[in-house]
Amino acid sequence: MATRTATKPRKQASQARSRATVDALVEATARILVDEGFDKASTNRIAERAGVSVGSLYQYFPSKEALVIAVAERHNREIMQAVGVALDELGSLPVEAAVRRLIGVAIDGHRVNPELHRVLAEEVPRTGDLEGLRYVNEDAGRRFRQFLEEHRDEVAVQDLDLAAFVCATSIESLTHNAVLHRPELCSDEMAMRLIDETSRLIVGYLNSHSG
Amino acid sequence: MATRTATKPRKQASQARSRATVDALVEATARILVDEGFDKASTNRIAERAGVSVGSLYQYFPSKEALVIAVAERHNREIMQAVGVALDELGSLPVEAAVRRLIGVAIDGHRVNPELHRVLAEEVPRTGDLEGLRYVNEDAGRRFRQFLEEHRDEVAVQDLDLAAFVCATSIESLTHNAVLHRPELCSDEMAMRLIDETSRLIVGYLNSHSG
Amino acid sequence: MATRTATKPRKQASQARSRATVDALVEATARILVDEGFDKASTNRIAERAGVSVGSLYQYFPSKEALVIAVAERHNREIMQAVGVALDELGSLPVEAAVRRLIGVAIDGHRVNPELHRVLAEEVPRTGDLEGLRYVNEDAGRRFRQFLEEHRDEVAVQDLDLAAFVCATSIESLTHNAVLHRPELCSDEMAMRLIDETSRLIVGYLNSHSG
Amino acid sequence: MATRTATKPRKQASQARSRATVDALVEATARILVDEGFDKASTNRIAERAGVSVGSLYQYFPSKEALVIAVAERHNREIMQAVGVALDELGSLPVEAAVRRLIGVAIDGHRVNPELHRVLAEEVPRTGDLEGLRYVNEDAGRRFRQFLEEHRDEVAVQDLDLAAFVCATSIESLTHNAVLHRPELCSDEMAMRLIDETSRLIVGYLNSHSG
DNA sequence: TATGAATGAGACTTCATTCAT
DNA sequence: TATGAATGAAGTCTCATTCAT
Repeated sequence: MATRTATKPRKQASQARSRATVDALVEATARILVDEGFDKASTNRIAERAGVSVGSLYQYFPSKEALVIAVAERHNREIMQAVGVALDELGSLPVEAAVRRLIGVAIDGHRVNPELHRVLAEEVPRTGDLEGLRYVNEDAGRRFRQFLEEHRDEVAVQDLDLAAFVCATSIESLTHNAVLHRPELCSDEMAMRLIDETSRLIVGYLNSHSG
Repeated sequence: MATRTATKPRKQASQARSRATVDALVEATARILVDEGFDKASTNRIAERAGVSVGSLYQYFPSKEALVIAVAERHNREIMQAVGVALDELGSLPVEAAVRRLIGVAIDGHRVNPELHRVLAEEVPRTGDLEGLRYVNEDAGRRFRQFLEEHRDEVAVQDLDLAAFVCATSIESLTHNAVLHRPELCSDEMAMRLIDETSRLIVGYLNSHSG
Repeated sequence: MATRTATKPRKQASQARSRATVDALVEATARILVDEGFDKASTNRIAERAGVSVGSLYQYFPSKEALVIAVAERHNREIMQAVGVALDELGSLPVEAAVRRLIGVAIDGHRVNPELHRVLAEEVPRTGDLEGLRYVNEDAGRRFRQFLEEHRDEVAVQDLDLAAFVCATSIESLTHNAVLHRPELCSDEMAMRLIDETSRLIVGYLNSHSG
Repeated sequence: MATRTATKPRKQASQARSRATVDALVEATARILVDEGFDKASTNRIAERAGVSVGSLYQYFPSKEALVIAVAERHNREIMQAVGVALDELGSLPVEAAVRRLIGVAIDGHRVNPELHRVLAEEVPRTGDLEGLRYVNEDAGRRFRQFLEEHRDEVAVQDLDLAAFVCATSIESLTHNAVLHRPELCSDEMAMRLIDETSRLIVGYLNSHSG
């Protein structure tokens, strides 16, 4: 694992005061990322914006990276909160409905905090301790993979792994790009059409004969 | 537009000597990006590796960003060189063949210098003057959009803009992720299957009735 | 004397509880000095290791220096405890025996806690309040000076002050360097030879005619 | 060798300007060590006192430690310059004269820059990269060891290694303590007596029968 | 009295950029 | 024009010490 700076929170912050400080720090980091960009997110600036001293920052986070990771994790949690139920119900739906649901989930997920999502996805360099930062979607991807398995005889594709990769990647990229770079696709009407199109794309694929 | 550092090469470098220096600098930057990552790409290091003084570096590039942009542009040119002809022939092909061709182009493009592509995509922070750094694909996207127009009656989709977005985005993300993060999909055999799947995905979509 | 942080324990620690805390702190400091070095001996770390809060630490010791001084004093006391009797008997011995005894005392003293001795001697910077930190030997030196006085007619030297300085300094440095930097001189056999040599050195000197 | 910060100068400083900067930095470090102590020798302060920017400091020295080492080496060179000839002539002298010469050398060496010597010996913690910092005397010690070998039949001692250790250590500690902590011993007259005493100590020892 | 969260000066170091030669 | 020495703002992080609870 090589010597790399630790990235896990330093204390459990059991007491109320600590908890507040930790929250303020994570919140300040998120805000700065969104308002001023990754470059400006220095530890001093973060502490300042959190209304806390740098010392306190380092009491709870061993490095700047740790803070960004905490922000990403909080963001993921928020997405899951917004979308978890819909994801849980996936299994009980017929294929087409499930696909639509999945697309809806992807869009909703991206809408939780699009600007933060963008910074996390595009500004934060995947370097050092931040190397592992990936979209949350992995979870959704896994679930869809499992869904395919359970519905194997309702779809025409053979290689479920490959199919899951194709579907998950497409859905993710389409919603991601639509939300972040095609604001015109985000009116309610266009969103509906985007869902239609994407769902046609995916369902068509799943039903196509592989040979 | 605020005051931002210039990012265009400072002079035309008409003379052979200058040209050589500029090339050496761009090459050195690319090499360092690939070999050691964006973090280690300091201007001093770049100049050193180019066998040139920092002073000279700033004679030709007004900032570090300008260098990275030059690298990205050179990378794009190289991709276009490798792939341009195939793209030019798009119009003359029937839909399915054109789609396969496009996918092939995308894969070949990513293979020109995958590691540089990765660094450019993941390590370089999209900040300040580097904000605009985007994948080349825009060009390919445009061409495909045009292709659809020309073959409008061979496809079932209605909204060509939307369709082009869906296709281009999907193809790009699938090849990008495959090449960069799924090495197992890059064996010759798997690559072939990836092409098959992607092409089924796209062709199926283009042929599907919108309602 | 300028304003310098106080370095004496803050209270008498009369109560058993306090006493225990103070002891725990001094012990923790000594342990950390030995196990991890002066650099790692931060007050927070010391308090933690003592199972006490930093706040409590500052209740009993006004500064970090005060703690280190307390450790040094405790170390000195321990040395004296181990060696005091031997020192007390000095006066009743004939010169050569007294010298050998003194050398033995020096070696034993250094052996009480050689690693702590080393850290105190080499790692602790003699700065600020720690400026005065010196070897214990001053006491031994004084006693030897007194011994010479009492045995003035058994020795050939004239200037007793000078002679005491020469003897004490030599004995101290020889044992110090042997114990700390010449582990090969510390086997039982070599230790014996070291004592022999040192004693020849000193006795020879004391018996030599000054002119 | 573990990962430790480099401690060797970063550039050769071939050009005159560089040379001047390097000298200024070493000189400033020495001055600060003497005037304000090791604690105050921060890189910023050193740079400031050298009339140079921190950046320049780090252009030539990779760390604070490297600077202190450079100072120590310069100090050693200066001592050697002051004392080298006298040391070279050691071999050609009879034992007693050689010993006196050696003591003289030790005193002169300590007088080159006593205050710097003191700081180097007492304030600088032997930690991390500074661990290896030792008195110059090793060289003198080696030479004396060799001298004993060449004059083996003029001395009564058997174990030359042990004898060299005893002599070198005693001479070093006596002069060191006299010069640094016994100013009263440094008047010309007392210095002479110190030399007499020390020389009686050493010569007596070398001539004493080991059994 | 004990706790431990909070403080903040200050240490070290890097690196894009400038400028005298 | 080329060089490379010099700059210094800014960033990360530590730790002795204080103070509200």
